[in-house]
Amino acid sequence: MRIGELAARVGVSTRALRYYEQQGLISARRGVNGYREYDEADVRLVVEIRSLLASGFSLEDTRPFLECLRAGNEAGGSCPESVAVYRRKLAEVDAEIRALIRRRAELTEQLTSARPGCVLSQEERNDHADDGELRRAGAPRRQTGTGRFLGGVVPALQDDRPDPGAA
Amino acid sequence: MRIGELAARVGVSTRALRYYEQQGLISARRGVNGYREYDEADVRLVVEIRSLLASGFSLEDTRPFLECLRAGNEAGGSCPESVAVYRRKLAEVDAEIRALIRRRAELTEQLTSARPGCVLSQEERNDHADDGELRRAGAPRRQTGTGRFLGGVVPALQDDRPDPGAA
DNA sequence: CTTGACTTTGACGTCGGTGTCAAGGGTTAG
DNA sequence: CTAACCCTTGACACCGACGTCAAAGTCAAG
Repeated sequence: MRIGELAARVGVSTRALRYYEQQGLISARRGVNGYREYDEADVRLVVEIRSLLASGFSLEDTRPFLECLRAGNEAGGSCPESVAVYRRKLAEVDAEIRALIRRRAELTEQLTSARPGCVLSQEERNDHADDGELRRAGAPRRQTGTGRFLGGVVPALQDDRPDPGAA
Repeated sequence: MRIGELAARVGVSTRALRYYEQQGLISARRGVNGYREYDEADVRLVVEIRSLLASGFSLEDTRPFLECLRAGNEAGGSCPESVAVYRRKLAEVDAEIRALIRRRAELTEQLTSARPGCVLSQEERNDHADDGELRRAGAPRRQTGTGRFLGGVVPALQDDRPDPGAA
């Protein structure tokens, strides 16, 4: 199929497809007229790209997933390089969440000091006490395993196990 | 004082100061030689800008705070327009947090399906069950007021009270 | 007078993932 | 043949908050 059909099938612009190729993420054979020619494997690759982008990954992040698919794997995330990207992204998301929670606390603090009276709505009033709620969320004691959510400093990649299968 | 001194005092580049002026956020008298002249009130304004930027506000968001200061208020956030910005930002931050928590859940899900074995670290393993932990965080019953954190759909600006003092 | 530090305006670059336009060539139905 | 699409490459626009460079003016010290 040509670029227009691929774009229509995946739901992406032709501009995006050419950009992906320019970034070295996908490639295309060329017909005698110079037109790009794609097959079903390319559909799979582009679907993978869009799926990962929708999950917040950058285009660069998708690279190991695509290589993983090209290597014959059914899932792009089943290779150790992909898992490493998953882990890094997870740590990034955790860091963002913590930063936002701190910002939220700042905001409510500013808001209450700006408004001496009781003006905050129920949701706004919740300042979750320095994300302490998150750490002890749903568990009377810490260290129950599933109740920690975000660790104090989010090690996430620095646990005792030697991380089997990293690049 | 001139632009270099103001920049040094607040800890900002002269480029930034000219940009703020270009955006209509601050203004400066001009000396006979065309140089910008600032006073202490300008220092206060720029400090306010930097403070708000550091809190995640956009430059445009700082406008009502600066007007509030120029109107003679001690705090830039004490005017109703500023409070409205606070509230909007708070709602945005809440939305971002919820989006990130959803993304986090997606990530751990992908990670576990990619890795059939037990590879997740303690922090990674926590999927906080569709942010249910957040809703009931720290409270045995809901409706206790301080325990809700993020509402289901974050109304935040649509409570029963008629919001006294909005623009 | 010269040097050097400061100032002015103006304009381009950054980053990511495209949208959009331009100018041209290919292909197909009528 | 022509209209109407499809395709090609190339290049500018965008967003936000500036960084950086250029060319030129100002001013104080030596």
